[in-house]
Amino acid sequence: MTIERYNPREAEPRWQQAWQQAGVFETPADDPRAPYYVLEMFPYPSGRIHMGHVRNYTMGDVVARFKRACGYNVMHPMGWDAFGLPAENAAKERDIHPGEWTYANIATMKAQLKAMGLSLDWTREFATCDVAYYTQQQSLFLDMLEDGLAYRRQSKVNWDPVDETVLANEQVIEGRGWRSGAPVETRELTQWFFRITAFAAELDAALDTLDGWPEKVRTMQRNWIGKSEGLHFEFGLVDAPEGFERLPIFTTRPDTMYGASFAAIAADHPLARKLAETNPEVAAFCETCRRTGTSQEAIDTAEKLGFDTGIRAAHPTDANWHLPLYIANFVLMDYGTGAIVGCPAHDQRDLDFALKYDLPVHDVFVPADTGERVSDTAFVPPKTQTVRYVRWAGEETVQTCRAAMDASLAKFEAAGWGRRQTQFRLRDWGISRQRYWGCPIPIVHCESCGVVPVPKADLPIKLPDDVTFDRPGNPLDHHPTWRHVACPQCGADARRETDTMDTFVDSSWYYARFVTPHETARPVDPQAATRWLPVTQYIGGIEHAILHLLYSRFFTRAMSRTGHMAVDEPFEGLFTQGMVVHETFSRARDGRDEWVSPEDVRIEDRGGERVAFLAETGEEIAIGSIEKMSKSKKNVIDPDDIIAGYGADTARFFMLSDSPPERDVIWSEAGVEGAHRFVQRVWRLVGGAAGNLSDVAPLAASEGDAGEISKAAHKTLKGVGEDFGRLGFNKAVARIYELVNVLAAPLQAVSDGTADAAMCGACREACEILIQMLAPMTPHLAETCWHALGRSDLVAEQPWPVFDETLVVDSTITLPVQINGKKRGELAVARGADHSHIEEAVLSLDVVRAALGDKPPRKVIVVPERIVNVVV
RNA sequence: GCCCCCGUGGCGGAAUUGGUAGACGCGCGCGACUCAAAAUCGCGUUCCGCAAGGAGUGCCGGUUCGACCCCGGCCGGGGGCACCA
Repeated sequence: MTIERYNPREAEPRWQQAWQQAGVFETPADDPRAPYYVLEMFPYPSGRIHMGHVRNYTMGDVVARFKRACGYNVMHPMGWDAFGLPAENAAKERDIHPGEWTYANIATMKAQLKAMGLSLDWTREFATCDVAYYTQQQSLFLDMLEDGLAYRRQSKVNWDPVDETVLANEQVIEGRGWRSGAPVETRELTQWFFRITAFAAELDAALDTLDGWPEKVRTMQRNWIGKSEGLHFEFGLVDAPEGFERLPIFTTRPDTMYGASFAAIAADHPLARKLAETNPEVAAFCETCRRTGTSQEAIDTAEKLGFDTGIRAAHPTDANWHLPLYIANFVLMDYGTGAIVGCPAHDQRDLDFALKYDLPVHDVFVPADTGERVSDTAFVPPKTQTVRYVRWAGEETVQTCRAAMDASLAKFEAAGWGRRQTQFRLRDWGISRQRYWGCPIPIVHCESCGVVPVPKADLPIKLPDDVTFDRPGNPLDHHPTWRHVACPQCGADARRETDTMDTFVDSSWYYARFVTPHETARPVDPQAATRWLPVTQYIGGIEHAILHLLYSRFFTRAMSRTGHMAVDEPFEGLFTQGMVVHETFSRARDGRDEWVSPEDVRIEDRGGERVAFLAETGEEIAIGSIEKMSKSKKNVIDPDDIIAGYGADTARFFMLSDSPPERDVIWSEAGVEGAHRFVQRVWRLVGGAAGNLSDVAPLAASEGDAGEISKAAHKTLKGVGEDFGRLGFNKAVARIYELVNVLAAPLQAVSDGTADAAMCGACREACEILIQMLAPMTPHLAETCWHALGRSDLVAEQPWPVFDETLVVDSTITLPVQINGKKRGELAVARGADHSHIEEAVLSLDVVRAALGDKPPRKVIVVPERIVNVVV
């Protein structure tokens, strides 16, 4: 019997409509089943979806469909992270309003997502630029302000003096503005901050409870929060200006205090500012430091520079021991007290500085074995390693740094030279942005009343639509009327805050809003939010490991503290998926390399080597490195082309095959074709046999050929269920391939009418299992096959099948036999055979006898149901 | 510069987390079907070697009966670094 090819173009829209009509993916509020909240990081509406989105949303969809089948009340919403810089860039470049551009992109991308057949509850959709959403965000801001979690202070920004604009770090290229090319300056502005440091200790400690997160993400967050125990002390300053006689310092290495050779303060330290007032040289130096920019990377990689203030710092242990006091460009005002003590022997940065300024290097400890002294590489062993302390708070001793740090702290405290202190590296979160396309900060500045919060009754503060981008700077600032407003307190003329919020604020609570997306009276319904949160499984890119996830953890706490819900953590399970990358192609053009889109490239095989040609002209071009898909390198594959050509199921299946989901995946046309062949193969086999199976009752067999089929099906079912639970999609795919290989011949026999009743029953059951396992990954194909088997209901509504325990265990197992750790033979034994029986059988094997000769074995290691190793 | 991760055949990857390295897929080779091609099906495919056998998980060293897996040191690639999202 021949069968028509599976036609996804016809089948996919049909099933998508069927699901929608049945409302299978909508989450009822009053459902008694256990809730399961699956969420993928919502996209920025950049224009079109890319393969990274396809991968991310396919993974989430498999989880959602699988958990739904497992009996959970699944919530799987989608929305748009819609504020941000690109919309303003589009406005400038193409004279289109940011809102218009954004909503047009959303429409396009929504249609693309719909074509993927995702099991999303679209009734919950919103965009963060919707007035309804940012109104509630303004309300949250006011609550946080009232609670002391929002405040204003001075802080630095990158300033482009030519464009007269604040620049984002990514807009600063090698110290210059990306458009103007002018050297970037830093400016101090009064800006709004969220007091995330109020939760520093809690955010750190609670990491231990996040069992459902990858260890690497927890480690990154722990390092970012940077909790450290150390010594707080003060230097007495000699020849310092009045009021600066004491200099507070925090050091994490009290054990190295006797190796100090200088002290240094940040260019923004109050003392440095004081000195700059009267000393032009100091002022000039501080200005140089500020030009480095605001990014940590720029500060760390800049040449270490210092300026000797002439002031001397008296060591706390000995008032006569004076250290020079420098202003240094690598000291940060934001961390600790903005001042450090330098110990060159045991810190590379301090050593570089000491060598540059000819300062002494005192070894505090030396390697316990060699006793080697420091020359041009600082000696920084792990704190758990034992070393010989030669110059510290006690006798010469061999001990770990950890022990010496504890002992030093105790000694300093006892002597009254300082005290123990816990310090965090985490800084407060600056949220002010001098931009138009963001959530307005609901504040009014009044001459007489000062900073006045907008009363909640006056919300929302809407963005004005009539803005222009032909002038530099923030359009809200030079809008003719928007900023002028009466003071909510005294009624006098006042002006609005024109800064908008960092877009990270928008994405810090959207997961909570999805629970009750249409609430108008408040950000979230506290009871519903508390019931649905935390998100059961959150899926997104590893690039968000620190900022987005940490800000969300802070927001959950802030919202709980201000009474919006009672939730500790936003995301119970976290999965970070890898990127979709593609090879790049380029050709030389006018002496420069020009990127070529893969669509214009033809690949040929030349003696086993891949060679690329420009399809149109036949010109040979270069195959470049494999990189993250980006428009600038033209290595982008449009998902629409794949879906139009092969169907959504093929695209989905390919995204789940082969590469482990946490790792990057390389896009290749060959891989897509492989996935598509599989889709067709399943249809050919199941669809072909369906006619002879539609009247057969599914029945597992335990004996004979039919038994082999049922065993394979149930073993696969067990494995795939475990794989889906762990998001191990590539392994599930491999298992299903194996099962299909096993089913191929029997299904052909059913098709040919040569299969007996037992075989037909087993095949019918195996097909149903196969279809249900495929359903989360290739849902349209699954429905088509299901229907062909004579079922009139939807796979999407079927409960997950249960495997039969007796079919998944084998009665005999094959043990590999090693001699000295190398596999030399095999031994078939009954499951549960006892140790001595196995040992006896192994020793009588020919290979073992030959290896032993006439000597007895030194040792025989039997690992039950695993392996046997004979040591000779 | 700092923090985190990754490295296995021609390619994507698997290995029950210290127990048979290379499952499954792609590619390639051979064969079947076909007038022919496509599609499909079957067999083979880590490397060296005719073979017996030997080598082998980025490199060097260590622990162990046994190491892709644990430890130390290097090399290469990626992510993040607080205003890209």
